[in-house]
Amino acid sequence: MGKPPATLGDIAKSLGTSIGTVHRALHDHPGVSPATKARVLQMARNLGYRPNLAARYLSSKKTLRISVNTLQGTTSFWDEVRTGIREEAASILLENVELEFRTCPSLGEGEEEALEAAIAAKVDGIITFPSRPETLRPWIRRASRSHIPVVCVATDAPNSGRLGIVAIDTLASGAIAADLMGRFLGGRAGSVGITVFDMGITEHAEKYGAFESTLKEAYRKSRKLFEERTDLAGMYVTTEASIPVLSAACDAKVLDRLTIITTDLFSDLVPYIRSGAVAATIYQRPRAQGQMALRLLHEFLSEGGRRSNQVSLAPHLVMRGNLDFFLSRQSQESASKNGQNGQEARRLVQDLA
Amino acid sequence: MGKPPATLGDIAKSLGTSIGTVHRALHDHPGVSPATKARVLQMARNLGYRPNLAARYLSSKKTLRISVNTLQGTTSFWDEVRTGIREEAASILLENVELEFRTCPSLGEGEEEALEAAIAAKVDGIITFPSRPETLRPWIRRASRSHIPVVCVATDAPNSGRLGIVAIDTLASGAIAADLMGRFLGGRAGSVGITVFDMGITEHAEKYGAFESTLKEAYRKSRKLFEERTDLAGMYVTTEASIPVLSAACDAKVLDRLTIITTDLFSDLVPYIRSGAVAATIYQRPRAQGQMALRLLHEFLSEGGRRSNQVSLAPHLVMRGNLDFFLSRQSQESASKNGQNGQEARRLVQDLA
DNA sequence: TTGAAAGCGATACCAG
DNA sequence: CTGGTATCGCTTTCAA
Repeated sequence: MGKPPATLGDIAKSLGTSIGTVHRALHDHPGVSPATKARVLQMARNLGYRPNLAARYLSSKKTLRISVNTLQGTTSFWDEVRTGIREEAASILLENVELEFRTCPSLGEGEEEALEAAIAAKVDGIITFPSRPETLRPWIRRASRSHIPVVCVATDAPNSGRLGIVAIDTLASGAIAADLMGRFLGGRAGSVGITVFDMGITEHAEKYGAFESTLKEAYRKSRKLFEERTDLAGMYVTTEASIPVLSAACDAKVLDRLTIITTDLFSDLVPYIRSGAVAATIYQRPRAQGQMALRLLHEFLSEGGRRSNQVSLAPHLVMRGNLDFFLSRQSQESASKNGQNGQEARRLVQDLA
Repeated sequence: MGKPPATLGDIAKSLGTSIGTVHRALHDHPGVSPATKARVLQMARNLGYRPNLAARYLSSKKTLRISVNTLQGTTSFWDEVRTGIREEAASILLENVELEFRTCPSLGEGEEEALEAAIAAKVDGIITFPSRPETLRPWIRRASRSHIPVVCVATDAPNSGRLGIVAIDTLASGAIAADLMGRFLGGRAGSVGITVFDMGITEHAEKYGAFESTLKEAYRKSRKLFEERTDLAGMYVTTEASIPVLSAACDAKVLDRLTIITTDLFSDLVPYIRSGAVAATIYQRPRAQGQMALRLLHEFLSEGGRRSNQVSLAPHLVMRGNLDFFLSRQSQESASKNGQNGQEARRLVQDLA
């Protein structure tokens, strides 16, 4: 049944060599002849050697330094992601994780510099939001080449050599919105369609520079839509920018005619949900995303790495009835958040800005 | 900033005593004078001593034995709970958790005996489904008195002295069902009400003995309902027993007239969801429940215990569009499940039956 | 290029 | 009752 797992000593003994040599061989340390190194590796495999993490951490109390490169953000989304990461780091028994937050003030401001800084600081791993995958791809490659694994959150950076990706499943997300919209509108005669409003936040923000103008643009576009398409019955806002859309609907006096589904959950949205103007919002579970990202990275760095590198989470559906449930969870977490790391984050933001 | 955490040695030195004494004092081991014990405890508090778990595990490779007392079940629900527990146990870096499954063939069969057996086996902790809280309460008390922490899954056992409870938030669950039902039926004239069908699974099963008769009863009751209340527009089935209700609706020829929301996700339900007969099902996330339960217990047993003892999870909403997403997750996990522990579980079932 | 040995922090046992 | 010490598996440094 459970024979005791092989140790470095076991490998050394059965090879007639010393523990030190075995150790060096397994870790690609200099000063081992290729021949012995091969023998060690082979024997390790034979014996099914797996390092004892407790012993490892005990002897060399190296801590894993992990850089968290995310956005300051206008909603609470990224705050919650960071909270999830912090929670998960704290719940690791071997208290060997150290977080470094490199938070960019807004989309596209200093993201490359932040990644570069993380690499230069020789962190052990990086969690990042690749808001502009194309721009960031070379930096992620560079990190990988320096043996620094990178995990993406919320958005993928394909072909970048990233270790893993944690995100809400976009297909499931869209599908549930579509299903709901269909059912919500089901009975009504003459109802036409679902308008997916996606302003391509990445490119757009880049073009317009500041986030504020992005919001204005969202208002303008949707206002126009509402006035032109009088047959519109439903609206699904897939970005964080639901507020301007809601304002536009209100100003165009179509708010009570429309069935609206939004994305994410933040304080400005609350009254709309409570009043029923927003039928439902699809919550992207930022905290869970943060937790999973850290887990993924930490397991990899600890040679635990059995988990799949692509974590797809199911979104949550928030409506009037369960709104308070979700709000209370958010406030629970924000209690601890502001104390320790709020300052640190702010400092880093300044450094980067 | 980060001063090195205090060790047993630090306490011993600053007290002019030995490491062994400090250790005994902190662990309530016999053979320490009340005086020194008090001094040690005080000093430990002063220095903010926290045990180094890596060192602890390394020196005494005691493993935490955890008994998982759940049901065999007719749907996959409990299989998934157990899978979640297993996954979580495997992902613990200090590989110090050993699971013992005590699985009862069905509701009420041998549950007390299973708990008794776990206590007798002197396990370090218990995860259990208290299907009949009143009956199990004294046993949970007994466990607590033997210093065996008990975590309940899916259902609470109030006033039992249990360490914690992991479950889907029932309020949020019901609220979302109500909201959805309201929206789904919203446009239709003459739509009347939402029928919550709860057959009180616990008491019922007890009364009727076998699960099969429970299902028959569910069919009979709902069939009657459908034939009497011709104004019925919606139906929310809060138990696992949705299949007989659906059959009844079909036989009564009201299936396409009704908007049906069910609970949980299992293979027999799939065709109904796919065809749209079931508008949505509220998924209780058994895997997540299992994971959280094990986490809670393990953190407690490792003195990590910072987490709240009451974990309320948000349910997932499954509709036609995201059905495949959830199905693929289920099959992912069942791959590993059947290999190692299926046999073990079955064996234990026989022992208990 | 390799071997030997000193820790890391807690546990457990044996002597006093 | 208390002090001392070997031990766990690994990392790291110092010799050879």
